[in-house]
Amino acid sequence: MSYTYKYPRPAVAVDCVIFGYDHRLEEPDLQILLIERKLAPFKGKWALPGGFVQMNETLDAAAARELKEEAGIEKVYIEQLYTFGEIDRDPRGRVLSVSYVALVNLEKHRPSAGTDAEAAEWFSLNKLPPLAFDHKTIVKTAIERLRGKVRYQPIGFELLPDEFTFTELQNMYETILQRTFDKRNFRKKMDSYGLLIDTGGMRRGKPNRAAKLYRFDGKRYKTLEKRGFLFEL
Amino acid sequence: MSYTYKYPRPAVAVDCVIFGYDHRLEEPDLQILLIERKLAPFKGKWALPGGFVQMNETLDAAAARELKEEAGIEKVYIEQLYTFGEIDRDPRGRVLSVSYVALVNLEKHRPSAGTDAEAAEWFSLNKLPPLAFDHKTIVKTAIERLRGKVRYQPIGFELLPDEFTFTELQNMYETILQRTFDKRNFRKKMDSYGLLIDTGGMRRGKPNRAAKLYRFDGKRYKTLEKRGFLFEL
DNA sequence: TATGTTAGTGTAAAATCAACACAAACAAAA
DNA sequence: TTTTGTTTGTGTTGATTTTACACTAACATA
Repeated sequence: MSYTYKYPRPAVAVDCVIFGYDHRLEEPDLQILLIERKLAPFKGKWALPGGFVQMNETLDAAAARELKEEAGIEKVYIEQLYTFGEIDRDPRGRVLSVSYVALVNLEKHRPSAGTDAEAAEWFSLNKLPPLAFDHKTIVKTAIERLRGKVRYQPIGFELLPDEFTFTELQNMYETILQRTFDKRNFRKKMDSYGLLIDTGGMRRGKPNRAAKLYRFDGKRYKTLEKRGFLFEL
Repeated sequence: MSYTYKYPRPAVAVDCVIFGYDHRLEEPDLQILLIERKLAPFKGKWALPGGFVQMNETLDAAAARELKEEAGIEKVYIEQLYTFGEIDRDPRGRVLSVSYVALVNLEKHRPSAGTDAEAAEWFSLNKLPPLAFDHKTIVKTAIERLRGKVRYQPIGFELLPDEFTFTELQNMYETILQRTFDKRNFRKKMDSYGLLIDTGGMRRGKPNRAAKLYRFDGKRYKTLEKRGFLFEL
């Protein structure tokens, strides 16, 4: 196979905005996993986990690999966000960034750890440090996407454990969307979709009434979706 | 500046799904501009207009350039769609495709023409020929995006001329969404947003009652949008 | 056994949506 | 000038959906 294109090429990186959520917190908030850069440029600054795309891996695979290598996270929800291509976004040269969004529950997937020599840390969305490159823009875009999408696709469940209470579910949405819902109306609407399975289990341990545990019925959602069903919050 | 990354790099192309719409047709439909390939691979097949990203242009600029060079179209609505990165999507080697969607009205922007040696042609969405590369996938993704987005963002107006009638507006939405609307309810809802300006002009010429001409109030939409207003069809 | 806290539940008023028909206006033809 | 054919433009009513709102049940701990 003769390489047809000998022009200079931009390098291509993938960068991941990993949203973490902990339903166990008193006042839960969205968090983002960042990595402290040990090398120039932006040495000492925080950046999104990411790296260059290899020739023998798809973009999705590259994102999954970076997620694992840099954040120690596997098998979570991940989707492509946007490709950033400003000419001078990387001082080392022309580098495109294909960005991804991942959603992880902080109970299931351990609170960071951070692999290799890199220091990884979770930051509250409203307490982000200054970021390297154009990563602030990427994060902003990611939040907008999350806020938009969570309302008409049931991706929010990815932020919760497999079994969760109604209150935990509602808190998650309130946290993301920055608004409150009426408890009864919220339950009524969720119930009406028939996408929650009562597991029979109860969330005990706190000195108050125990709460029923539910599970999201992903299979049922997929069949409904094909029939034109619209999830909407 | 020393180039830090010497690894082999994927090539990066931009490809444009250009949706065309002609409100003057009896039975309007969505169309897509395709270009017949004169060279291998996929010689003789139809493909999306596109080309490689240059080192000194942003992705958006590359898309705009291809739109102009290959389709003779300028100054239209365009937005990034998705980046396709399957390893073998191009038989010549590793090529990523950053895809874009453009919306053009076929009265304002002449019906193709086609520049250079390339043959450009508009195809009805439901009569597409076999496409080169993974362009069928790209087109499918583009349609889904258009159908999804048109319902909660007023981008449909980009497919119409500056001044249009209520019926033309309704037909456009019916064409895209593949459904009908009740005339009175449609007008009521549109009216309620206050985004249409009565230009005072009338669409005459046909042997029936003349129709009022309206203009979309983009400025007003932007201010409303900032206040949290949601367009929704 | 008492206390503090969260879980779980129904109803009524308001707002929105969906269905539906006819007169007014125009160009062309008679 | 009148008639004809076709599209524009407009309100109301019933059905559905959304919103607002308060109290008892259940649990762990003291």
